Amino acid sequence: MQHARPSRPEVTRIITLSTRPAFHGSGAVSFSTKGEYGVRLMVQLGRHFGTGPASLAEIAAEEDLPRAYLEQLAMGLRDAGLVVSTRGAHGGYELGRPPSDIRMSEVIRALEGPIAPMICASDDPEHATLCDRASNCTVNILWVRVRDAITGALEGMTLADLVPLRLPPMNLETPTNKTLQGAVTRS
Amino acid sequence: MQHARPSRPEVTRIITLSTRPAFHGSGAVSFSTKGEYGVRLMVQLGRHFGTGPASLAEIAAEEDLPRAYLEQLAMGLRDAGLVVSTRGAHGGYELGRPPSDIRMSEVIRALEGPIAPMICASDDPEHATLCDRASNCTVNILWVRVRDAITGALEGMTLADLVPLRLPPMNLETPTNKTLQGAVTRS
DNA sequence: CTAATCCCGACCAGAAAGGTCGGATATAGC
DNA sequence: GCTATATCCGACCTTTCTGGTCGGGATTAG
Repeated sequence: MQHARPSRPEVTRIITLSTRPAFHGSGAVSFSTKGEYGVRLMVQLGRHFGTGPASLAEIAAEEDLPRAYLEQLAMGLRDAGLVVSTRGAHGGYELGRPPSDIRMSEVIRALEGPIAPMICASDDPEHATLCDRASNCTVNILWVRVRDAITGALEGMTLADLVPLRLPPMNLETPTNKTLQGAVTRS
Repeated sequence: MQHARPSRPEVTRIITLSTRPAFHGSGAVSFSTKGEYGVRLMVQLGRHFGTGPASLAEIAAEEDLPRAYLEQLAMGLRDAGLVVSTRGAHGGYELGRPPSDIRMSEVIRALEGPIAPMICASDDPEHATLCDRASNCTVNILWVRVRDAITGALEGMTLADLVPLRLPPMNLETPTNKTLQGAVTRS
């Protein structure tokens, strides 16, 4: 995906940004870059919270992401009411609410759409279509359980849980990580 | 895409699968048809458990799925040791272990690969690549939590939970379907 | 021998992912 | 008013993956 700029100056293309992996979660149940970049965008906005709008150019530089692509994501987030935009010079985006009021489930839904591991198990009733096999389908409960597990995990975290910058450690492993319990098994 | 199955015998299917939807979970974190079809395949094998090998042609007919495609899935399941194949006439596939011994996490992994909502949060250590941003990445814990929620849900179900055929109901509209949430959230 | 069946690599069309581009519009500061 | 900085937004593009199909080979029961 190393965007061949139209010019394409012959062979001089070395490795360049080789290593942006093609698909970011390559196995089952993966998020797309929309989800990844969008969350990182939101985290940056969280760090800037209270200091007026931050421009996408700024954030793109901080996170090393393509600015033009962030625009798409930002618009989705804006339409969902999660961020507020200010146009013109010194404009940019800022969070619509404090980070602790923004559930990660909202963020993901704004970026990627309803959480639906299978079409018969969408959390958006508008969007869920009953499968024709409903009458003899015993499999559905599996997808519903997976969906509920995912939404539970996303619902249980807010942007505030992700915003803290990892400091140059005076003390590592401070328990300031509020509510996080068990579950994580940091690998 | 909606593979005009050469012989779709019945016209009696009114609305139904007019269009096999292009992607089966269209929002965030969706499984592919590999996961869907593969699980249905396994369920059928579970129903045939103990009665010798069942051919793919048979199962393809029962589940109305393309036989040639099922072959691919079956080979993955075989390589993972979940099913055993018998070649030649009257051959087919059968489960390698009783349904209650087969965790759905194994099935999904065999079909779709490691569970990795994001590349830095794969459950296959072989496959997880630390992101370059690791040092200042606070986002990782989100993906890890989601991953653990998913694996937890899949680990908690076995094939035996899906095999039972839904009987012709004595009581209609039992609250079985929609009301089984709760369940998860165990964080 | 034959029919059924798994095995398996090659191939393919279409859709989605992951962006880029260029212009329109809005605003702050000179 | 002019300019630099921004968002807004539709059009477009390339690569990758999905969701299969096809055809032949190897195996085995009858």
